[in-house]
Amino acid sequence: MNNRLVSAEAPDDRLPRYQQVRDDLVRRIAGGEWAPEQAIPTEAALAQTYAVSVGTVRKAIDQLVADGIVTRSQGRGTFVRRPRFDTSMFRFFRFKSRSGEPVLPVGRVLRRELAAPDETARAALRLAPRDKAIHLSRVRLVDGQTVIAEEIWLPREGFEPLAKLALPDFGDLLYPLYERLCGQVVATASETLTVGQADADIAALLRIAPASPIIVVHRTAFDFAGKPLEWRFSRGAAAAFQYEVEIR
Amino acid sequence: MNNRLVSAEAPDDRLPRYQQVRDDLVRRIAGGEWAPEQAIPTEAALAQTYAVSVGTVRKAIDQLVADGIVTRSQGRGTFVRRPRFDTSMFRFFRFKSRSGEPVLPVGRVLRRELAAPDETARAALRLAPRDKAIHLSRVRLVDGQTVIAEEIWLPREGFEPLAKLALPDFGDLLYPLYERLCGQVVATASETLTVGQADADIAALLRIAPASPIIVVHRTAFDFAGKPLEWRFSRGAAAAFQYEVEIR
DNA sequence: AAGTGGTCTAGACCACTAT
DNA sequence: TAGTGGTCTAGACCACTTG
Repeated sequence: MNNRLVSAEAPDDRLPRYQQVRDDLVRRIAGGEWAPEQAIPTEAALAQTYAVSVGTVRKAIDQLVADGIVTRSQGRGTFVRRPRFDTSMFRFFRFKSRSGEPVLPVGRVLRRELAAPDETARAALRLAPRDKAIHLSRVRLVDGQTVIAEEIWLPREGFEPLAKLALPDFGDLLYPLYERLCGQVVATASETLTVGQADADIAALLRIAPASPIIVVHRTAFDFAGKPLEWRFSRGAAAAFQYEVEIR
Repeated sequence: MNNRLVSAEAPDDRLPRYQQVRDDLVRRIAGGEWAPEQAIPTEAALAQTYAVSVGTVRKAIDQLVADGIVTRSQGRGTFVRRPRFDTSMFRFFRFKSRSGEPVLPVGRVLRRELAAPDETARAALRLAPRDKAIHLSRVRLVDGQTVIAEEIWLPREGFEPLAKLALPDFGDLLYPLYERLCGQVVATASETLTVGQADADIAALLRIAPASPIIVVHRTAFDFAGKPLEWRFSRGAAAAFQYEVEIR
């Protein structure tokens, strides 16, 4: 999974040149050589650096664009993309405020602990068998009403600053926080949707009838190099769920 | 929706050449000039036909590949892709036979009528206000047990042969039937997922408890030119539902 | 061996952005 | 005006498939 985002440590001579260039650019972006929103070198400069033609560099960058890693802007340059999927629950849920407009739910961390993750989370984060991890219990609110309940697991390594941060300071969006405080950039994520039934706790939290259907979203978030940074599962009322797909 | 698949009737001179070539190829494929699984002309031949360089043709074909309209095969040629999404419910549901392997459900048409579609179906098929349409009630079975119930609407125009076909002759897969009997090729589709509750009828059909959660999939299927060919909605037990997405 | 798509080059000119 | 990405060309050679 996410193989195309994993850069080869040893650039493979058997691969086409544009693939090697692409892989090296991914490696450099993952290594923080250019921060999100920053411009990478011009196509001409890269062509010289890698000793290939501009056309080959263009093909490499075409792939980075397709992968969502960079964006091009004619006349300005090519920029490392800052992914923003703290709003991505909107893919699945349609939340409206009382006044009717779509709205970004407020985030609130209720609890934080250092604990041993269950096997699913441990495997997703590729942790050693008895490693502990940071666990956050978080809710998302619209008009003060809980619409999503989330359980979030983070490896200790790389996320130490979060272990001390005051809970109210977590704010509404976590991924910008990861980047600002921990230097960890979420580049891609993989999600699995299933339908479950609300137990008593979740039903009370979401103010729905016990046993009514809920959507459960499991997400693993990765950095540019394909390393798992976060595992979470989110639960919301199925009544608010709607999802559209294009098939071809 | 599906704008990128709709070919301009008048090729726009302001567009890049590779876009014009792409649009014309879509138009010709939609017009049936090359059937699914057939090869389109070679890149060199197309370059001559359109009086552009091979590189420009390649860029046009790159887009058709990205759109899922053709596939390339090195050394063999470029072929019109035959979309196969009668299996696409597997995107959403995981059905296993009694023996445990994943299995393609059997299809059975229970009922057929010529009737006025409801407003949703009418709008999806872009029919005139009082047009009638072909309505099929269909179930999908695994080991003799109904796992999905489907209501399908088709425009009369283009699907006349289906109005007379004996119900058992519909077979398991409808889209190959549309192509064989009616010359209609489904190229893309757009689906919307929601969660509902089983009413008494559906609960009995699916053998689940009344009011238990069901997944409702609304689908509009389009031909290569972006014309809607079919509108359907499918209902299955939410317990069998699972869906994975990659985000970037 | 002939023909196909896949890679790569070295340039030209255009469209857009910044200054 | 200078510099960026966007389009386009005309070729070369490679890798793969088919007869």
